[in-house]
Amino acid sequence: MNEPTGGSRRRRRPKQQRSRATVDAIVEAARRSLGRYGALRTTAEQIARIAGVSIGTFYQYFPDKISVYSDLLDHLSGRLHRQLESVSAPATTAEGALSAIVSAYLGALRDNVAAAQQLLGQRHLLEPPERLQARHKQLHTWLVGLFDQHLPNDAPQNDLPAFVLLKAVHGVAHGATLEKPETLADGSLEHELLALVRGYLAERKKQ
Amino acid sequence: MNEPTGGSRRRRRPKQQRSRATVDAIVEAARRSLGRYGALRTTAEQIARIAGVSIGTFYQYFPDKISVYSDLLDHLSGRLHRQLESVSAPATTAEGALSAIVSAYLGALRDNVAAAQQLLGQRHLLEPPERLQARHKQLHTWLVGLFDQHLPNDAPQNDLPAFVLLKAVHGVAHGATLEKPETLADGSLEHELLALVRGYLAERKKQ
Amino acid sequence: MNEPTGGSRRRRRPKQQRSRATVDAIVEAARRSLGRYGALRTTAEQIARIAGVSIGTFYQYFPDKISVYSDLLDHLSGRLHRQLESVSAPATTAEGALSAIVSAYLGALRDNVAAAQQLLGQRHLLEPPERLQARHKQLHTWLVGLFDQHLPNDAPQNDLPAFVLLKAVHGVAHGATLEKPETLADGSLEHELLALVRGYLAERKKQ
Amino acid sequence: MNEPTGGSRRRRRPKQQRSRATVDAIVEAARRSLGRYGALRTTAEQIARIAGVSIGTFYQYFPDKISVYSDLLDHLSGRLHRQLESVSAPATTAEGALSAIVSAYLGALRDNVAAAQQLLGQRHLLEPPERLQARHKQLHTWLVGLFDQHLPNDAPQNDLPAFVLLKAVHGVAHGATLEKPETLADGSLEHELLALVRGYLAERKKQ
DNA sequence: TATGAATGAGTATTCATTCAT
DNA sequence: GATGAATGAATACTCATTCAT
Repeated sequence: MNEPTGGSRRRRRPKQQRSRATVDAIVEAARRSLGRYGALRTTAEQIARIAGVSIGTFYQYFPDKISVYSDLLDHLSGRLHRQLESVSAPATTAEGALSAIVSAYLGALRDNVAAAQQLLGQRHLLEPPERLQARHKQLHTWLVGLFDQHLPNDAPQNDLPAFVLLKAVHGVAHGATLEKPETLADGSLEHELLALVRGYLAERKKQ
Repeated sequence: MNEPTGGSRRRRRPKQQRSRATVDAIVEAARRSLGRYGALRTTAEQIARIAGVSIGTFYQYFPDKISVYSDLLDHLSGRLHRQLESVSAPATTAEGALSAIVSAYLGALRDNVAAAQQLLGQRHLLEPPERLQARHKQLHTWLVGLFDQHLPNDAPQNDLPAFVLLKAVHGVAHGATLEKPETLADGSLEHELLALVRGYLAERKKQ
Repeated sequence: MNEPTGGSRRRRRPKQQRSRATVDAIVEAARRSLGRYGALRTTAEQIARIAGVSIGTFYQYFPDKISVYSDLLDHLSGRLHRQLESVSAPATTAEGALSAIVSAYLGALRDNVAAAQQLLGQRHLLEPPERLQARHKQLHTWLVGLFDQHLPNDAPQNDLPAFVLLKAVHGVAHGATLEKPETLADGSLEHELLALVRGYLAERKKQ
Repeated sequence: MNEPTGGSRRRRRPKQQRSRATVDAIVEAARRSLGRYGALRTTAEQIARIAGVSIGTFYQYFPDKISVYSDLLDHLSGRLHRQLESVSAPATTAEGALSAIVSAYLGALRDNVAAAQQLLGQRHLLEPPERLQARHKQLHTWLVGLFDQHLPNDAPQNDLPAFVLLKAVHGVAHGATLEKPETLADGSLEHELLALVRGYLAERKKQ
């Protein structure tokens, strides 16, 4: 769950159970602080305090504040990715595949949007998060393939459609988490998103 | 264009022509700096330097750094809103109305998304931007009305659909501005967005 | 009333009625601001605003902020001095002379203690206010003379007694202005002060 | 000696021996700087430098510059109060009691008047120093009691006389510390002050 | 190892003063 | 002359990071 990443420069490699727990606590504290107070108000002290450790311990495990963000970003995207992976496998129809992926996406999102948005806002500071990039690309490629396979285009130009679909789902999911979280829980959002996806697919087939 | 807003707490009311221009320059500089360097890297000095004024002048017109962000947010949303207003008027078909609004939205967005995203990331610091909220609500209401009028529902429950459509367009537009800005210029994005909107509308009509 | 002083470095010499009024207004504004807000909160802008002039005008008449304080100090001490002068002349008994001077002193003090204290607090910044020094010395000398004349000492050492009397009256008067201003008005303070002075004098005569 | 006070808003509660010493050093440095350079010339940096700590350490223990003044004021008045308390106990004659208290007062004052005056000048900024007020009131009450007991008045109105005596001693002591510090050391000031007090007492007895 | 005291570069902010209009 | 916009050195204050205990 917290394997050392390329993006983060962890100072020491935790081997004992104790240390692993500390690292997790710090990353989790960063997530909460970012979500609650925003990036400008999130200080290293703040994170350490929420995590229940001293500032000294904080720097025993992370070389600097940014690297906690890197870890967090990786942590969040990893969670999402694992959910999506379980879908990628066998998909008879495009609708079925998209339906499954929308469902998985919403499931993975739940309580992490606030922190995720803050992280996105810090992208000026975060080193190019390779692994995250890779995952996005993977998902995108998968979507393009799906479109290529199911849309009757001669010269398929499905790069942009896949992008649009991704961002649309993204945007709706983020917005809902912030402004209509109840629709995430009662399934109504998922219902609408499927309509959005189905409609777009149908529209693309016409062309 | 820069009339004093509810959200901003201007320190001095500019009386001469000169100072009006100064205030505009500072807000514009804040927009650029936020877009280029991000919120954490944007200092008051930085903004003042880009605006070509001294730090003293900066604080002559703004009580603190945050208040420039308030002004900027209001400025940007005002610009967008004006574009959208010109559409709201006569709309024969739902498709026509939506097409016009998508087009207007993309037009207004062009070079402000970067700054806008940074601002959204600071929402913890910005006072509840009433005017912005009001504008969002207005647009949402307009969309609900459009759906109520054109969809054959007996008991119309179009609050969520309107929300979904708004956020989907929002998400796609933001994503594209950041990652595929060329599609904003060559019209291909608009084409896809219209397909998305049309498809969703068709799908909703079936229910 | 506002003749140019040694201590203050006035920038231009006011000749018209208009300018004289402006200078007075600024000095008076300084007095009020010092009394109300204290030295740390009294800015040049503040003084100018209270005086009802622009900051530009302020610096048209005074080379810097300190020089207003100099003028004010001189103004206040001048008022006190003029009161005392009218007494210095013929004094049959020591009691009579002291009684008159106490009375004059209290009369001059009334509403200026607050500002005066602030000024005293700025003595690190004010250049040695020669004229003020001179006045103090004059008063002190006069007191010493009074003691020499009326006390039956062979080798009169009345420097310290004069000092003590001066400071005692000073301290009581200041304290009363701040904490018991009503006793200044109803004469009860003067009554007590006279007792203090008389008692000290009697005590000194014994030695 | 430096227990947390009502007036001060300490930022961090010192836990180790080290930090306790640091706080003391900062308060002591503030005392020196106020006395030497005055309030306007005393900066946070200045205080930190004199204390031999970094500016960061300063703000680790005090939320802002003013709060050091609060602590200092409390510190000084506490010192004075402790001196006076040791006297209050057994007093055969009024003269004896007053003599003892004058002596104690002068002893406590020695090197703190300069700083104390600066602090008094800042009373606009300092929160109402309750504890200081309480101490003044206590001393005043004690004096009134002393007068009530020793003066042959039928309807004793000793509030003002006590006030006068307090302020007179105060004024003389302050003035001497600033202008004739040698008289504090050689005992001549104490001698004169006792004459002042004795004389006033005698004068009051006549009425 | 954990702690928290200490550091100081970096930012925010003020305010005396100048100068174009 | 009067005005107030502009200036920038000086000061207040923050927070990532180090290090003694």
